[in-house]
Amino acid sequence: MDSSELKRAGLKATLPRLKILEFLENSKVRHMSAEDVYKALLESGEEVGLATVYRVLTQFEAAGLVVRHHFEGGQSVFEMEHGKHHDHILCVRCGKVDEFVDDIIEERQKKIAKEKGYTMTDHSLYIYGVCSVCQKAE
Amino acid sequence: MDSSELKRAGLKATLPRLKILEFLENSKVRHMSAEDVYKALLESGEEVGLATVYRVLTQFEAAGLVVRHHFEGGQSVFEMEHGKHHDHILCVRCGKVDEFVDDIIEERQKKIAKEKGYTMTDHSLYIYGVCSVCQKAE
DNA sequence: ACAAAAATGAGAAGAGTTCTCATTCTTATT
DNA sequence: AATAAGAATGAGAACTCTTCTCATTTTTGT
Ligand SMILES: [Mn+2]
Ligand SMILES: [Mn+2]
Ligand SMILES: [Zn+2]
Ligand SMILES: [Zn+2]
Repeated sequence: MDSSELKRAGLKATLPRLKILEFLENSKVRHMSAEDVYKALLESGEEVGLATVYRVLTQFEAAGLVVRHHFEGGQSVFEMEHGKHHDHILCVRCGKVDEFVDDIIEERQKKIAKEKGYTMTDHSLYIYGVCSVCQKAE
Repeated sequence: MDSSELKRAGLKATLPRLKILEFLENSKVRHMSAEDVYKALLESGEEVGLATVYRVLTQFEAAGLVVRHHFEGGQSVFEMEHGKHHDHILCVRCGKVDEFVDDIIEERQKKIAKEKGYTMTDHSLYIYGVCSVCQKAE
């Protein structure tokens, strides 16, 4: 277990935090709700309270280790931060999530904010649709 | 009270629906949560149950009379549909909401969806920032 | 006016998330 | 390695937003 990442983030290297961080790093699924993380840990025999999962994910977010998204449908979804900002396109049938970056959109957003007199702090863009697999399945 | 709009939407012209529709049409605030609508009606002496407000707004949405948005911060927000699609820029300090349309962004989104193999059904774009008033207020 | 069908509203219930606080763990210090 | 002080944990309560249930009321076609 590598606690340096937590230390660097100013967080004590507790067992729950290490388990959650390790899980997020090794999971092949990139976008997960708190509940997803909680259940996955349970299934792999790791006991971490749900409240702790929520708390730790929020701390990770504050520390810049993970990013939180608000996909349609209630739950917050988290993913490991990996430097490059990106937006998301989601399948409304199967829940698949793809990522993209579009510099033209990014630029336009800044322009719009400026035009409207805002200092932009953040933005969120989600495209919803039916993925190629689900289109065929129909 | 003009019940024709409801009839056209395939909804019976009930008193609660008329009151809610009239309120939405005459309100100077364009973006309101169910709770906002409920409270405003109460204050103007109109008795409509909160469950009914939620139900009716959802029906209005299905009928295309209103559009629902998911601004950051939990509650759904509704606004009267007025034909032109638009996106939103919000002040994180005072909650001000501005609207904008950007054809380049709209086009780019379609392009991205196509590239990723998706049939786009919808999209949501929110820009967050500090409005000019709040910037001065520091 | 009447009956049948639909809508309402009060409160219960549900989903997701945060809070409380007694217990346990971490870390710095002996 | 033992200790002490502070921080973190976790079980369950609580909270917020929203939907559901169902007895009662309203609407609408005849
Ligand atoms: Mn992502
Ligand atoms: Mn709007
Ligand atoms: Zn799909
Ligand atoms: Zn402002």
